[in-house]
Amino acid sequence: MDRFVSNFTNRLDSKGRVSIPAPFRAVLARDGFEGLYVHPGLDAPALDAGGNALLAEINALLETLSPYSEERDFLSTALLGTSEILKVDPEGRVTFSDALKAHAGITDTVTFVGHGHKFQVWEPERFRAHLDEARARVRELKKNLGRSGANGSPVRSATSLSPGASGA
Amino acid sequence: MDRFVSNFTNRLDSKGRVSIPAPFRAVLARDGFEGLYVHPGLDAPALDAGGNALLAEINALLETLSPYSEERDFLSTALLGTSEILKVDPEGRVTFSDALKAHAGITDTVTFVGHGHKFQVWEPERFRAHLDEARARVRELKKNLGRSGANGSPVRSATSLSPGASGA
DNA sequence: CTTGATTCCATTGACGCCCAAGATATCCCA
DNA sequence: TGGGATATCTTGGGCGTCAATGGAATCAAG
Repeated sequence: MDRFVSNFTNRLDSKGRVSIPAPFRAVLARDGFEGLYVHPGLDAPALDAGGNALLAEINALLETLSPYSEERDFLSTALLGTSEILKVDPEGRVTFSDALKAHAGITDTVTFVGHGHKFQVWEPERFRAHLDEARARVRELKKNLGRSGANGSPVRSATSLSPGASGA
Repeated sequence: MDRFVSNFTNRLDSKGRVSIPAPFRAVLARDGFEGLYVHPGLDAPALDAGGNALLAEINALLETLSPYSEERDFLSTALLGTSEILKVDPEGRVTFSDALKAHAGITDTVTFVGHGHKFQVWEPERFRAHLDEARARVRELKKNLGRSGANGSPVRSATSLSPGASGA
């Protein structure tokens, strides 16, 4: 597989090292990026991490803004300016900087969360809360999709989100 | 036969392994996906499982949202973040993670329920209850349909609720 | 020389893979 | 049509491999 999926929780050892989940390492290896590209989440207390795919997305996003524009400068500062390229040791472990750990509230345990082309790093407790909210929001979203489905096509989307036909 | 139909109940062994029903395995093999893609149902205490067909549906849904949008993040968190790609052993068995089992209330027995392009995994008792309610609702729906005329879509629901009868 | 960082090595436990057997349904043939 | 042989499927268990983790050793830099 070439996408980050699922979530894993690992512990930091006394030196602050933590193993990148093996499935994620496999994706990174396939991606061909040396090391791990990481930046603090823009709005969430989490870290965004990945390889070339993530970099490409960030660049694409910046490209959409005119050069020298204020927005682009801000975005560039927030994304590129705070990014770090972490080294991965032979066992597949990385060490997050204090700045990164502070941003995500990480202490001795972290949860890696797959997001397709990238993955996030959360403090486990915070992730649980975030997941609860995400589920609630998606349920809302699904309802709306189901309603608009009467016009003909979006019905498929609604289908994918409704486990049981009735939702009961 | 390229769709998941009917339902089967199997037992977990002492290692937590359970056989995917042979007919479902055949569909998966035809689908060409390595392993089994699984994610917790958003509303129901059940698991959604499948192969490329299910994955494609989820990806298509995500594609409709712009990167870095809040909606996409939530959707990605709820779907990709909680999905797992389970390995299927040579005998056609899988092992559900604790998180998945907890979500569906699975202990030592599971019921696989065909839903066309995907299938669900339920704790047998809960499925019975779900089926009862689904049937009741369909009866309700039929009455209203007969009265007010067709609005178009709910028919699908009826199909997915009669495992053995229709699709086979 | 001291301190921090990186690499190497060892342990533990989980997971995947192999082989085996019981049970059931299917098919063939008398 | 009945009986037996056969194939398939589910379930059970043993074993090897790999991943996560902890600690020691080596290297670099101040």
